[in-house]
Amino acid sequence: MPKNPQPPAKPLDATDLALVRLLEQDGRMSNAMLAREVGIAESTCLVRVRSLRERGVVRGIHADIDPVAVGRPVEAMIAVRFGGHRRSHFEQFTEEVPRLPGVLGAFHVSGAIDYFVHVACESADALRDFVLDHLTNRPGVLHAETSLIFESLRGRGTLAPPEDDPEEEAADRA
Amino acid sequence: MPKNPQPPAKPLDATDLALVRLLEQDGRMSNAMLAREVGIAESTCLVRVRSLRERGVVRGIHADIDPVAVGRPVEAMIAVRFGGHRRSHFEQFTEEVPRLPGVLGAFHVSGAIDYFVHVACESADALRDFVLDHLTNRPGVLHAETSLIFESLRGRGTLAPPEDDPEEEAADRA
DNA sequence: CATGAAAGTAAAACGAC
DNA sequence: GTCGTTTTACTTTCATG
Repeated sequence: MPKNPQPPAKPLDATDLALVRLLEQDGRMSNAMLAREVGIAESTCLVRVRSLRERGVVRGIHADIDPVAVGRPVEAMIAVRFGGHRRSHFEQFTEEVPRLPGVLGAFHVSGAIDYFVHVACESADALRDFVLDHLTNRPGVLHAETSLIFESLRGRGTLAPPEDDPEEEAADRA
Repeated sequence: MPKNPQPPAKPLDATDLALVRLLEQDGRMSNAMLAREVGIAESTCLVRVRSLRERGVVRGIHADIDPVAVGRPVEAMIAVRFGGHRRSHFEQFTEEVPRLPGVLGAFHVSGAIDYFVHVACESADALRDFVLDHLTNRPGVLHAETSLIFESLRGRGTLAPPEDDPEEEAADRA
């Protein structure tokens, strides 16, 4: 599994961006269809997609699961505030929080709040236990404020507009 | 594209849960390997996975893209507060926010905050413009508080523990 | 780096149970 | 619902430009 946070950070060309956009929209699209869509040979497409994964541009491909369907109908966003702000506390939390049960995402942020934790639980009780056991009851944590999620929406991702390549813009002006 | 929010909400059996867990971990795992892993025929596996998608248990399969690599290095979580709380404002926002450029997710929540918006922007300037153009300058919005994201972590998803099926527990005790 | 062709695999449909 | 088989399609490697 590539953990590269893109060390050289090579800029992607238009083809790479097109592949990224397609995979972001449908991560199970076949290599053959990807190749057809972006207009390159299948073998070339395979190499490019593999490179995108190795470079860490594509960090992974995951099914988006409805939490309700798998018995975790209670979703919440929990704002966590630390006291003291010792580096070790953040580091430990950063390491452990993704592995806590039901955690969908966690965000280390600037400002009054230190962490947002997005979680899906089996019940309101389970949510309370999660907060008490894993957040409030943790060295360094001052406060955890839980917001129940009424509705969770997926955005269109990092590449909403099809592409901003010069040719297309030229065509638009014509 | 199936939009079913699981109308009958049939409970998933252990095989379905295993498939969900595997696809959540690796959405590109081949049908053949899925079948092998969960111990069913490939043709059966195909039917079950298709059913999971049709029932909306699997809402989609998407590549997880590093925003930095595609030119959106500034990530933020924006807490949005509405005034008046007119239903129409929420409905319009709910409809439009997933389509705004760079939006990765949005969460309608209970409490002092009404919405959390997770966004990836090209720059700090672009983030400011996003907030001003699409959030602050929107009918009904009272306030938007932006937290820069230092680090974004993916959780293990809805099904962290492998499975809690009786056989496995029995095996563990042996 | 990109390609086409060849060899190996996998997906999808089907009939049977 | 599940399965084994067959047909169709795809992935992947490799030699070449």
